Amino acid sequence: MKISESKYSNCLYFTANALARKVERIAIDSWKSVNLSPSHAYLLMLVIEEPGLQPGVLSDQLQLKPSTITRLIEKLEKKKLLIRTMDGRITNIYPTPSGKNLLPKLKECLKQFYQNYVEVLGKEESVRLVKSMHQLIDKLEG
Amino acid sequence: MKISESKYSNCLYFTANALARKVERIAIDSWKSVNLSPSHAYLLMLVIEEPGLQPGVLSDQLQLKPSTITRLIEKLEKKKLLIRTMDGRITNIYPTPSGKNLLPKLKECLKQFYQNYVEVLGKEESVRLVKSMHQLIDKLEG
DNA sequence: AAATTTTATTTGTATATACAAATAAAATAG
DNA sequence: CTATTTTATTTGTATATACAAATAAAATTT
Repeated sequence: MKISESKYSNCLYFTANALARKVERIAIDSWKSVNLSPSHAYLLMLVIEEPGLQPGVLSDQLQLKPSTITRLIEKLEKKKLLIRTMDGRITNIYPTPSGKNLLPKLKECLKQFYQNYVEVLGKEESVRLVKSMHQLIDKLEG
Repeated sequence: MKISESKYSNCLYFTANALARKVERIAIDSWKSVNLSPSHAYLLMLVIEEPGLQPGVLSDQLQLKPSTITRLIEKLEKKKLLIRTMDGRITNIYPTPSGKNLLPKLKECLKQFYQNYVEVLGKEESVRLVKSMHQLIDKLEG
């Protein structure tokens, strides 16, 4: 069934969630080859590009709650892709060598993911849509 | 931090999820007065409006997996807002009287939720945005 | 009519996420 | 310099969702 045929399709809650789930499925596929969920992959990329990042910063960057960041880090630590150093109340996150080595593959996955939807939407339409979603987010911010 | 300042803000995965979470938070607030999560509320409204609906139809209507629908129904059954009758492999869902009685309140919550964002976006902009998200979903459908 | 396939639903398990409380360090106020 | 408040992070617990397997009924094939 097409989403537009469903009864509450005119509702933003409904539509935003349906879109997120659909995009998530595509993203999960795109990162399957490195055995990471999209959020884990994004977190790892951020840490590789800026080693030492603190959970609080990651929380801002990924727009996820601190507790969620902790959980993501725990998993990546178990996979030996990054390590935590704790000094006082500050935690710093660093990629391990094997984490760092993953970077090219991660970028490849990201590229693939982009292609997935840019192919269907066209580049300009994609950019436009993402931007108008940002505007919506920022407006709802209040 | 505004989403547009974050590093992967140009990414659809990231943006679609951030939007969904933000909208979800607003929706949760809107339905707090009836003590239901948004998905539970939508499911209940559908069943009140069309008593006897089957899980499979609900799954289509709400764009959620059958197993998720079962879980939502279980919870609403515990709250005595609906009941299941099972006949062969077919299950029918009916609202209980107290479920039915909730309808006006549910509609009030829905209205409140709409107002929340229509206020900020304007009516036309809201409709336009939801529509363009649909188009995106349908295009990604392939 | 028996065997097979398809369909509808549920169950067991796993995931990502968040909230609230706990911890502990740092900053500030008295 | 002690007491209080603020800040950064983690932990315990709860939620919504999905996947894969299980179940069982119905439909189809042979």
